[in-house]
Amino acid sequence: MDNTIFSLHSWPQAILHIDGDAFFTSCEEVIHPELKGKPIITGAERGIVACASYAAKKIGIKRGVNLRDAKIICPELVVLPSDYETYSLFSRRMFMIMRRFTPQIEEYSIDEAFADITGLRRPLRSSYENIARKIKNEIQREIGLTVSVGLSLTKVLAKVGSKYQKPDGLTVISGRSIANFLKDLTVDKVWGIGPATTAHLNKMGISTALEFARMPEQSIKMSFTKPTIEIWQELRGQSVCPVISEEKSTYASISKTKTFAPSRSDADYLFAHLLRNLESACIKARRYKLAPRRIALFLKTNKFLYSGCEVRLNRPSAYPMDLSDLARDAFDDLYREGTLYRATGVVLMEMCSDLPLQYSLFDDAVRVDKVRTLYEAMDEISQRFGKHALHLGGSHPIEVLGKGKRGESTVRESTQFFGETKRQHLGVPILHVKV
DNA sequence: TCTGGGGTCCTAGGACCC
DNA sequence: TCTGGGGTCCTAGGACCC
Repeated sequence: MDNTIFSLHSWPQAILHIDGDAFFTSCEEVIHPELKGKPIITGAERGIVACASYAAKKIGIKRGVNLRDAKIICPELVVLPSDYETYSLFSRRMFMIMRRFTPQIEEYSIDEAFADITGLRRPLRSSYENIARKIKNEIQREIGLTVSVGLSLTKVLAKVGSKYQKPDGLTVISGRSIANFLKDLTVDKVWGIGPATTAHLNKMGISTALEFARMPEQSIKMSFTKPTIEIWQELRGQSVCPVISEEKSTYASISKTKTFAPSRSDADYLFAHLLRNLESACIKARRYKLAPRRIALFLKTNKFLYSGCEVRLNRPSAYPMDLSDLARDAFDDLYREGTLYRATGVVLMEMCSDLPLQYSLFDDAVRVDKVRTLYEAMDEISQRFGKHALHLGGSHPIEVLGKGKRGESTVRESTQFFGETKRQHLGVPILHVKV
């Protein structure tokens, strides 16, 4: 195999990718040892398989499969709801173990992380491969989870490595062996290359990662944009995507969408749903002490078409009370009578820290403070009694509908429940507070 | 994958200005 | 009025990830 295009310096960089094996179900197996080795899945709450244990995978149950189909394939399948809070604890312990070796850890998702261990051979008196093995073993010994590890010169190659042998694998891709690992790998399996880029490459006659990596720089730069160019470089052993160890404490955007079945066309229900999403998104924003400068609202039809709009706020706010009028206007613009919708959604954008409160010239400072105080109290109540324990009246119909039977009458009931006309009730926060 | 939910980054192109 | 050049900012939307 001709390796001349690839880096020949043995280890200019040493990057690890560590990937939990069937993470959710493996956590469940640690907690419930009696389940170990059985076909189990999580995802009960969504009706599709979120994670399948290796025993389940072996008999053909994969991520995304409908629960009913899964049960047909395997009647004795153990179906569990996904318990993110518990998995996060495992996740944190896994990352803590990694941090004992280096602070250069990038938490990429709940079950994946990168580590830059460049230069640690001498201080740890160990080869890179042995450092990788040690981390892997300590994770298994201390928390009972197996992980698959890739060690290579770049993040993209480390990812190739961790996927190469799963579960419980450790794959080293040195500069000299890059070509060997890429020659049988189709481009669509490379991290960052999706369907669009794959189609583009195939049209150019490129189907393996090795063929891609060997394309001349000129044609890469002519045909592709930055993300693909970077992947090309990384596949050649040139590290251009650094491991970013700063902890993520903020969000660029926060979104909430919820699909309902069957699709519906009644405005009351839809608007209530939209408000509910707005409240959920705001709850999360407040938890991070963030407020959006812009928000987007959209409706999604049963044909998967979106209609949406964006609004810039004159003052950042994560309080639904400040935003509900705006949501009403947006909804009235977007909604088409007779159209069937399958989801509503809200995106909070341009998040900024909510601490230094800035009043615009036209705000009533006293009112702004009262809204804030009110929501602080509400957030406290929610902590004790659950999310949405208190909510805008406008989002109430959905609550009743969610618990009761489907049907128009339920909506009307809830409207009457508040003793107001529909219009009032939808447009104005029901929670009347003297401000 | 006949389609769940939550994110990020990048770019083309329009609006506007000198 | 057939018309130059260049810069910045913003937005929509594509592409991809777990």
